[in-house]
Amino acid sequence: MTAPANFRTVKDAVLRRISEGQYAPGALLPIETELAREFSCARATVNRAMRELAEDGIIDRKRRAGSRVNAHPIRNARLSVPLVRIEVAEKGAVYRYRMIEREICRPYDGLTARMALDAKSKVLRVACMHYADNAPYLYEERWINLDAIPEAGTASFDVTSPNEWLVSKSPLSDMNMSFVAEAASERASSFLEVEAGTPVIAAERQTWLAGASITFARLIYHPGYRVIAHH
Amino acid sequence: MTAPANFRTVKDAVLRRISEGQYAPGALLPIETELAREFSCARATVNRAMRELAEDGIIDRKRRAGSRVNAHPIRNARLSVPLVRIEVAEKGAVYRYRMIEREICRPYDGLTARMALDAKSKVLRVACMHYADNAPYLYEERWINLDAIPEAGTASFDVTSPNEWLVSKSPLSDMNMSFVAEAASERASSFLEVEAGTPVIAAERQTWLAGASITFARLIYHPGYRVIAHH
DNA sequence: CAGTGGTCTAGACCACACA
DNA sequence: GTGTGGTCTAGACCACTGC
Repeated sequence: MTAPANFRTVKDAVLRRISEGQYAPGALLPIETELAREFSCARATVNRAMRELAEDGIIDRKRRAGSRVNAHPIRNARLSVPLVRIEVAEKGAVYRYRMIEREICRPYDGLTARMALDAKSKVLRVACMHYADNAPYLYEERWINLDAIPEAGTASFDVTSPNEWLVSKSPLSDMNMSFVAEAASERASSFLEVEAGTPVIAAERQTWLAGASITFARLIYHPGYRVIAHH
Repeated sequence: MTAPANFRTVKDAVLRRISEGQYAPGALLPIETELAREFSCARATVNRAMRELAEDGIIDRKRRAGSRVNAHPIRNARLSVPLVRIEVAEKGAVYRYRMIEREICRPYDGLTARMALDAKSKVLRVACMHYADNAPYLYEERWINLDAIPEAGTASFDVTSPNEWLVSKSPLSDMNMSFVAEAASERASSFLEVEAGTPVIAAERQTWLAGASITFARLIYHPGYRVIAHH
């Protein structure tokens, strides 16, 4: 403890005390100035340590009320969501992309509600495949809101996947994402080269920009694909 | 811009410039002191803004080399992993837990490698069910390393689920987690009250404390369960 | 009202990576 | 060497909230 106390020292020390039971779940932690005195450092240093603990879901902080050890540790795992091309490359495989279908059409029934579209809106539907070492990796079906991104209507998506095109167009956007298990449809299974009905993971991703829904995608992964979360 | 510039102002401004293309993917951003001058704030303020952008995966920072807009935006989504009891309660349903089976045994073949156990180690195997409003929610099969947590050998797990018991025992631990789609086994499907072979999501969670493997769990969710990530 | 965390400042020194 | 980010400090003021 005689070593110079940086924010990581403080964070680790508090973590250790929590894991050893010295600070029990639900317990009130010392206030920042007290910890600063104990560790002989500035309050800002303690503040950063505690802020990170709060971000990690370990403690809960409230003004006036102080910091408490989270009684129900909601673990915040991280899910990294790279471009499929990068994801495949990171596995050391050769990536290949193939456009299957592209059409401008009206949104189907459920889509208008999901993407908050008019029934009169036009959307671009793109179906495509991603391969890793020539093995089917992912079948993608995507709808793009042409009211929000009219330029998409003229992009061919022959060479560049809609996802890559979209991130280059608007690199930042809100996203929500969910995963569900389902039986592979006739269509998806034929592209993934598996038997229809095989259990697969379907990822649904919806992207928003400034409150407007940009795109909705269903990604059907090849059986055996793992979604991996860290932390 | 005459408003007092706090770190959020700076962060949002840089975000806006990235999304508007003023700072293109791969481009070098101004150095901290320059941004501090532009926004009339301290460098520490800029630093916090930029640090958060880096944590969010938006930019990439290197000493001496400066900060660059990430060319391949790896979106970091967050996955909140609460206790099943809390997860069910948050959905407004009544939670119920039922212990099914509990035995002390030797690790099966794959488990020794996965948990880095001796073949002579003893593990506690617990099978249990979680219900939401009396509907099957999750079938759990778990192995606990008794060399690491010998007290688990005397816990009954009749009332408290192994997960809750473990987090109260050691609230902090490293975890890794993955999700895969599979056909429900005869056993899992009978507890989940679905037809065998139904596609389900299986979550595999492994927990480590100080380098030692504490527990490994396979959580088989009821069909239709969604893993939801935010960001 | 008073105590807690939230943030900003101005300055300083250090670590690292590239020239 | 030199320029960049990484961090710490001591002090200050503010915002929220429970008493």
